[in-house]
Amino acid sequence: MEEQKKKILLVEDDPNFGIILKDYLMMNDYDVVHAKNGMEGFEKFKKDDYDLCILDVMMPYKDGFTLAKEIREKNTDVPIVFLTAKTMKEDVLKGYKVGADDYLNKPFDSEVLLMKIKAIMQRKATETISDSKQFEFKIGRFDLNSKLRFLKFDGGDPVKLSPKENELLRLLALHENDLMPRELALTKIWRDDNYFTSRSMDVYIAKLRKYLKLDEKVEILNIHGEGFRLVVN
Amino acid sequence: MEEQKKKILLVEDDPNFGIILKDYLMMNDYDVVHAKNGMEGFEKFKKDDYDLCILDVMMPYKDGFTLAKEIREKNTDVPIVFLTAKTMKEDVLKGYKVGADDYLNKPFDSEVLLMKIKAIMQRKATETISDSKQFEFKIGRFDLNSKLRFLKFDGGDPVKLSPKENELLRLLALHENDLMPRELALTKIWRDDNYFTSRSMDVYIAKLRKYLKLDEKVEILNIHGEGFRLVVN
DNA sequence: AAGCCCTTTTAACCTTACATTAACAAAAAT
DNA sequence: ATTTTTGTTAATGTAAGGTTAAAAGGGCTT
Repeated sequence: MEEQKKKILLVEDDPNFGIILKDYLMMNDYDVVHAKNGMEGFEKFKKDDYDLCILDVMMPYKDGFTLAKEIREKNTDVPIVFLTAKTMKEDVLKGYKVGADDYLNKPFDSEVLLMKIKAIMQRKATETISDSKQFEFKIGRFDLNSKLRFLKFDGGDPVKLSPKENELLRLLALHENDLMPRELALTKIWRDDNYFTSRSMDVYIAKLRKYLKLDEKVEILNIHGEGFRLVVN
Repeated sequence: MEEQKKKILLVEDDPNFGIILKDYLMMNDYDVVHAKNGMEGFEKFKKDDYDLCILDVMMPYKDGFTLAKEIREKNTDVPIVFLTAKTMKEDVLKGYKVGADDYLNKPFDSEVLLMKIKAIMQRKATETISDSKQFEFKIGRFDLNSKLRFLKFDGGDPVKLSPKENELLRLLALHENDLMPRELALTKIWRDDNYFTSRSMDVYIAKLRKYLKLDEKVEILNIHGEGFRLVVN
């Protein structure tokens, strides 16, 4: 069994601090890629798979939140930790809204950071036992590739899916023939559960149904008040 | 619609602060049980299932860490958040070691706490893909799936059941051939026992009888003044 | 900055699903 | 006999979901 080092994307514009942090993490057995601003961070993120992203909030060109949002569009699961300059409540709240897993106030203690990282990785480890490579699905005569965000019918031309369409169909596929609770999709994809996000989700269900009706054996059923069910007859 | 509130165990020895925090959380739609020390906290924990534990670190009799360890022995999954008096690095590290999900330094901002709770619950949401076997019943020639809320006759087309129909039939099935007391259904399903809910229940019994008459071996009998009995001959 | 494309949200309107209540009939208990 | 409980059907009001279209937002190009 080959032990794979965990890969961390560190986006931090202060060069001194960035290097120090990077070295410290590498000394502790992480594989660290350091980007010096939001732009570069996103480029690097697209090129590889990371187990964790550590983002500075204050950065030129593209701040940490904007970057986080972009990262979230491509990947709803990767843990994100923010580094905020001080205890700025605004920042913290904003961070959680874009789906942060945690945040740290600068200056912070490096051991604390390490523990946080460990805790987060551990959390992921328990979750990610089964769904590690769950990006490709066969749904009746369709093939869904949720990494590349397309849907093919009978091996024909792929139709591109928007991020939300993709995530929603992926969640449904993960629960094929079973209940996919409304609340699950709303918390996982929309990160909020209110009247409007709920209506938004219904709109997406309608869109997916449109795509899926090419195969009349495939349908999305509603379970009133509970959620939806993707069935393949 | 019947909404299931998330249940929080709050263990905090400062009575004023505890009450205030409890009220604040309840205002935000959580179901909160407040324990005043570690001992009491553990007692309450054993008696019920919680979605989250919020533990003060400094407490008489039994501190938060000891309590957390005990809780972890019984339940490896429930998220734990610590409240630490100040930025005590020792505490934070120790907290993560016993498997905390997060910590908050007192005094903390209540909105921040709320966001943390939300984030933690979101994380949990994915894991909770519960197993189905306890939701399936065989009733004569019928199959009841009370998770997906349908009833099949001889493996034919499933008939959809409404939430109340479903819950009622499930309760009857749990007591198959035995008395299912009126009061039980009223308190469990209707959460209230009065003339009108009682009449409402009778209406649902009539609906269920209609579904079930496809199999003349299955019937719902009334036990006057007591309740109903689902019998399979 | 203006315009365009893509995605997402919001709004509107309509349909379906559900639970409750009323009304009256039938059984059972007193 | 009459009061209470149960059986059943139908009517009503409300909430949830289906669908389409318009508005809003963001990035990118010119």
